[in-house]
Amino acid sequence: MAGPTLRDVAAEAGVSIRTVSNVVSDYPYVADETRARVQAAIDRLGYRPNLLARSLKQGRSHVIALVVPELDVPYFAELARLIIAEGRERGYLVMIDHTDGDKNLERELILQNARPMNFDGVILSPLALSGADLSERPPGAPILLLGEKSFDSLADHVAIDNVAAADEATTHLIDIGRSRIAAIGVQPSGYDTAKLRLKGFRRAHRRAGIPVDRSLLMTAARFHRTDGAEAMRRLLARPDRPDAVFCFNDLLALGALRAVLAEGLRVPEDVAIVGFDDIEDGRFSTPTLTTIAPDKQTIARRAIEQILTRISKSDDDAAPLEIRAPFRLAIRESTAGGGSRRQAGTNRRSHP
Amino acid sequence: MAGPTLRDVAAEAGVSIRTVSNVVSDYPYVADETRARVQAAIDRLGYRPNLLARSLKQGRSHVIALVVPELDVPYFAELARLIIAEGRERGYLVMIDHTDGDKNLERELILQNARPMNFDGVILSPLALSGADLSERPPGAPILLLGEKSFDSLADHVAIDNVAAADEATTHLIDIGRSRIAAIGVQPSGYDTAKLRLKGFRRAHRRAGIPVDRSLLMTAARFHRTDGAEAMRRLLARPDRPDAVFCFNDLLALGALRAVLAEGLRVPEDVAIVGFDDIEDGRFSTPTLTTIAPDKQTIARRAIEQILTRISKSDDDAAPLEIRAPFRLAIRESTAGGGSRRQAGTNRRSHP
DNA sequence: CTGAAAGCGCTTACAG
DNA sequence: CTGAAAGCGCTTACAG
Repeated sequence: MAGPTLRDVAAEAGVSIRTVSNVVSDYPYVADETRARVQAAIDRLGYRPNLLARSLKQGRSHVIALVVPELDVPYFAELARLIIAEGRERGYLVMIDHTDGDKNLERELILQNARPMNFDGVILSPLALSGADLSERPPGAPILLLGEKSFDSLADHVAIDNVAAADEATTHLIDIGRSRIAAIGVQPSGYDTAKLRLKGFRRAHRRAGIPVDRSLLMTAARFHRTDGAEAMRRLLARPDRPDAVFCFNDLLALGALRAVLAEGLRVPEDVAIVGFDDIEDGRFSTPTLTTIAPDKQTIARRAIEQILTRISKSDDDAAPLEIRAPFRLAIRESTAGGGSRRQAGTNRRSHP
Repeated sequence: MAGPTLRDVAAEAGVSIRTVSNVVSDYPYVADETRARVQAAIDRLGYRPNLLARSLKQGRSHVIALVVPELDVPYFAELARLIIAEGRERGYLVMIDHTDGDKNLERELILQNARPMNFDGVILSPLALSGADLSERPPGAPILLLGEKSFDSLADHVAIDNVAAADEATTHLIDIGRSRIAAIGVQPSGYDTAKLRLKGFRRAHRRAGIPVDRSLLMTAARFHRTDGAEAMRRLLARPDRPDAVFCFNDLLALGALRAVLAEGLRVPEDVAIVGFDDIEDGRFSTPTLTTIAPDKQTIARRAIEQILTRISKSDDDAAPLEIRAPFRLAIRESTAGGGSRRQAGTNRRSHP
């Protein structure tokens, strides 16, 4: 069960454990002859270092935790993959946990994960974490938040400009001539991301001089396809149905798309649809989905970089960083009236 | 940075660290008065145990590693979520890594993850691991394989009966009157899962007395939507195009679906499509996707149960277990000719 | 019911 | 360039 230890290798090679440790950790000042003898002993015994012991001694686990609402929501799965890859490049492993959209569990995980040395840091995509929850958190591993939140200056933070993105998405719908635009994904409370996207939606209307019809603002219990389909069905049941809809994420949009087509209507001719997240599904739906594409690669890289900086400097005092990642509007068939059905071409417009 | 230790709490409460440890780990024989005093000290100091130290001492990390080819492939994301949940119920955390479809990386991760005490166990969804690779693996944490593999009796194994499932999917296509059935996802070598699904495909044809047209067996570089779309386009370009296609996973099927619709053809009228995996996307595509639905919940539960058994018994000698999980055919619009477009109803047939 | 002590397997000043 | 030793923070026989 338990493999050979440093002590065993030292005995085998006839040196002290210090010397074996030096060889294992590539300490430069080891005589070639000694190194060779130790290496031979390591190979003979099949020694591999016990990382737990190393971590305990170093006070660092080389593990960061990633907590997301739902791992099987494509946006989070894609992000998780990128974060794992970025972590690996820097010698870090990623432990993943999910809250299932449960606010209490989120709070619990955050408090619990703060155990010193269990994780060196925590990257959290918060669902409804409040500033109060966060300040209650005992000191421990640094935490970094992804996406929006309603409080400032309590933790490092990486996100795109949600207001600007929602504005751009809505403006695009206005630009192609739509004027009765619905929004799906409005939240009654909490969920700062939804609030900001609604804000951008309103701002675009205001700039264009188009009033927002409040009855077209649809709430969604969650951000899944089924919620989008349900909201869309309610919209389509109205006599004055909308000619476009901005969905606060791609899953809602794909559900809405399904509902429109099931009703025998056409997208984008009857109803144009824009989503948010640029998940892969939207590039292969029929029609393909116009969406806001956050630069996930940058989000993942900056998140890992920043939390590792925080970990290595252990400068808990340094002011929390607000990091903005870029995004762009990916225009596809669900809003591109003129385009041929044959090609799933994507028109892109860069954004800082 | 470093929080209070057992020693600090002991000093604060005026007891030995043994007693504090007893309180923390809910050792029953502690005097109520003592327990209260210790608990008060714990609360006052904000003590939380260092899990690394506990793990080192106990020789168990309470962490299992999950290695999948790609975390953002919906099937793996869904499975990962279930495995995390099952692990959590049993006090285990899950570290996730992915190989990006790189066989060398897969081999590396498997060898590397074998470090004693880093993980208590490894659950691997192998891409192309050979029996030789596995036996080369140094002794360490037990390993459990998900999905198919070409070798026997080297590790515990959880999977559905792929031959039977592919047979059932193909038979369904034959039952609805199709006779020129293509297969997408055939692999030139390795990838045992694809081999078994092809075997089931052939078996269904044989039973029905329908010859398999070898030119309809399409390979796929990977199992993504784009590969399915590409294969389908090649099939549609032929004068004798197929009237049905069995895709070896849902992503291939969704890509194929997109290609058929883009060509102006109808599904299922012109081409019926069956997928494999029952990912959520297929329940919301238009038309919805008929597919083989493996019981992922059972796969996750049995995998966790078995690897924890292996870990706790440390009976490396016990013969590897072959565990079969159930599946069923979920019949949806992509093969249900008569159904109304309005309802995404799912017809289910249970299977052991 | 509780204390004093050993030890999990490593790293790292401190000497030499 | 290498050795002897302390200690990371815990758990757990061994005593009492």
